Amino acid sequence: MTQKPTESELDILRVLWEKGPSTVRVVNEILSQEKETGYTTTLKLMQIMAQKGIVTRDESSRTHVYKPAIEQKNVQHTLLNKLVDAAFSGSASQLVMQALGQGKTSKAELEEIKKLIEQLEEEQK
Amino acid sequence: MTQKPTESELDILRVLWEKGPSTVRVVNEILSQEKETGYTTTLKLMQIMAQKGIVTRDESSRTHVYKPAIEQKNVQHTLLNKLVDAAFSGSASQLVMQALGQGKTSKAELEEIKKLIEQLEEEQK
DNA sequence: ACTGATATACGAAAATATTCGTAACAAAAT
DNA sequence: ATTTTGTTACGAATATTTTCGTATATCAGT
Repeated sequence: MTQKPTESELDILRVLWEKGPSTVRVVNEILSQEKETGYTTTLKLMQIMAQKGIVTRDESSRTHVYKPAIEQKNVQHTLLNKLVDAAFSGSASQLVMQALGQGKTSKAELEEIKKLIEQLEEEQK
Repeated sequence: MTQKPTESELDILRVLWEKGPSTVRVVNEILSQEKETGYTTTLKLMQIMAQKGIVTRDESSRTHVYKPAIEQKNVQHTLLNKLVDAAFSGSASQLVMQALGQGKTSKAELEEIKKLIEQLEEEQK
């Protein structure tokens, strides 16, 4: 079972997923660009996450290096289901249509999604 | 601007959206089926929501009747964008593919989505 | 060896969200 | 009339999440 990270924890995970194993300093510098956040705040959060098992850390050098201990796919899966239930009354297709309707999806992406749908329809036969 | 309801607030909104204007008692009875929740807890939450302007209430009779003051579509929109940014690094198509990949979408729904995509592709020409 | 820069550890404050007990009151039942 | 039931109001206790100050340690440069 994948437990649900808090909002701040998710911010940190996002950086770790994208940049790979990183120090507190690096994570904090990236997050600082989006929102005001003190160094020790980020540090504390990452320590808590390590304790919870959401991340692991390499303590061999003085500056510890953190990496995610849960997969992005799993967290996406968990949060997606939660959102579908919480805001879309359980209807994934409603969510999908909302997401597509925002016009932020490129033609290439639309094509890709269409292919996926056709593939799914094949399987369901 | 649509502010973000908390998790418990969303539970209540979901009931109000589905059932229409309702009393605290009715909302609490429905929520009780999903999770343990005391009457005064639900009451207090709904009072807070009224104060925040998330719901309005009709106080003409002794038992107040609450109704949503924000639209489901708006909240869906807000939360969806937040999730896309927070967990999918901004890629809506990634989220869509995840959602579809869970196999919980019926053939009819898939067809409907495909139609939407084709329509969007037309517009983008 | 000393100094300055940079780390971690950690407790505790602050902010936010949730739960619940109790009082006060109105309506309905006896 | 009295009692029981159902309702709102509201303060306060809990729980959870986030922020930050301060102590301490380590390393690099001088």
